[in-house]
Amino acid sequence: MPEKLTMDKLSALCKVRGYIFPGSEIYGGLANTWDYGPLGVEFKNNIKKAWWKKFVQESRTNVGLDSSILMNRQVWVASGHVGNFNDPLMDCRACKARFRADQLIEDYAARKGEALRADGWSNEELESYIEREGVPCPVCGKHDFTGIRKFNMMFRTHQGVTDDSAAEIYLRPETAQGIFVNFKNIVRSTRRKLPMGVCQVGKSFRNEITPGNFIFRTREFEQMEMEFFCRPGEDLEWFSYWRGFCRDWLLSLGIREENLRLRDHKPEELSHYSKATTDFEFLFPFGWGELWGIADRTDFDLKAHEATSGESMEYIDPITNERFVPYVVEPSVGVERAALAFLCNAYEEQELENDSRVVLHLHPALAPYKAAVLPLQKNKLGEKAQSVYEELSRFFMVDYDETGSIGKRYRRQDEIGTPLCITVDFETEETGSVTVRDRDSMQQERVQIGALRDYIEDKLRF
RNA sequence: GCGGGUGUAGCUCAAUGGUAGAGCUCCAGCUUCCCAAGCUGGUCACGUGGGUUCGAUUCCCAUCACCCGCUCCA
Repeated sequence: MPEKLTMDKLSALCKVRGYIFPGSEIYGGLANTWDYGPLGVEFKNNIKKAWWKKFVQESRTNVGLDSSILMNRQVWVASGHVGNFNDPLMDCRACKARFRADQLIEDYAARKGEALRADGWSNEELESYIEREGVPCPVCGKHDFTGIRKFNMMFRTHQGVTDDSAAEIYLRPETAQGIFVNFKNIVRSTRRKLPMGVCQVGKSFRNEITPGNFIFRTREFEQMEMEFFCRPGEDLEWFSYWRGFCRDWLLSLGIREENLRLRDHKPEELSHYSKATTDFEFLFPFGWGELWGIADRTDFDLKAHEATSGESMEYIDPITNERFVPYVVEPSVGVERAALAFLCNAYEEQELENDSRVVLHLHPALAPYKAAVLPLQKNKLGEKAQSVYEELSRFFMVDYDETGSIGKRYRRQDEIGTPLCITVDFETEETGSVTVRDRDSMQQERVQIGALRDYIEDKLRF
């Protein structure tokens, strides 16, 4: 029986093979930072490429963007992140449990049979309510809370060399706002009509209170986001279209259906900008976790920027001359989370007679190396094998390995997810063909060297 | 941030108040060649910083990191 995958095993494999290293390791590390090694960077790039291919390259409606991480402070005032993207936390001194003050109040009120919304309250309002009502700790029942401490999740830094607070700016907590503030530029420069999607891949930063689970939640992460602009009233239709599109993308790259589920947010879960949200959840070794969030952001963001900046965000339909602020559907997925999901999904531990081996069944489009070139015998076949390697490396990431037995080299490649092993053997000189061994089927077939490029290319389709 | 646990080669584990061994991995040579062969040799570690001590990897303190529980939502 194959043993169950744990995060420990996965992070160990990732470290040993050069997928993912703990950050700043020689200085004792830095919490929850991870560095992508020689294989990891290929893998991650392949995920981004695969996303870009479906969402931009093959799309008639969508275009790309790469906006700046540093943005004018007002962007985050408009988006609501300065006001809303923080949690009023308080601790129970007696039992050390931590709560969100607004939730504490709402739960307390609910138990008394009152429906109370406290999420817009100021700290003073929250604290005085808790004092006045003597709200007890839900865990231990005592009433002994610390004051509220606000944790704004945005990273702050200073622009310019002086530390004065006028120059304080934020690292973006999401890439989406870069798209919204460029909306008019993009419409004008591309002459696009709605509906139109703008896609972006880039880093975001959030000071999470509790990061963890390997690369699942980190403070620095990379997002692949699309903002899809459409007519008001057509948003729900597009919402369900993109939900299906995202699902197909995952399945086409090998995510197994039993590892995926879609969950619609209940009204009270919705974030401040959203009218409807569906989470794609993946069954990670630690349980179901959110992978992809698709939100109907309505015209919240464009309207907010209109109000804060004073610039009109209206779209003018060139045919009907209608003017309106578009609605927006946003599928947003974390690159690292996608990477983790693909790794977990691909991981297989095979029990053999006396030992076990690990095979990563990554889709060839995502695998760091598309093929490994292996001379069956180093001294006599090495030169020929190297020429095969050099030719293929003009088109693909390929590995070359001549150390150890051929079986051992197959296993190494299986463990890092290389889909094809190309063995240069004693027939190669005479027939011009090589043995190609498939990682998943373990089948071997002979392929002419000249046909290898097409052969590999064919495997990369998704 | 709070409570509990952990910290010796890349991995799994030893030993020791007098600066550390093994197995696997890795590298080199010989040999073999289509699914982890063999032989020989080799590289690599006491998380970090203090303190106690003639001397600390070992004892003490701090710090950092990791794992498990309270929060988040890509």
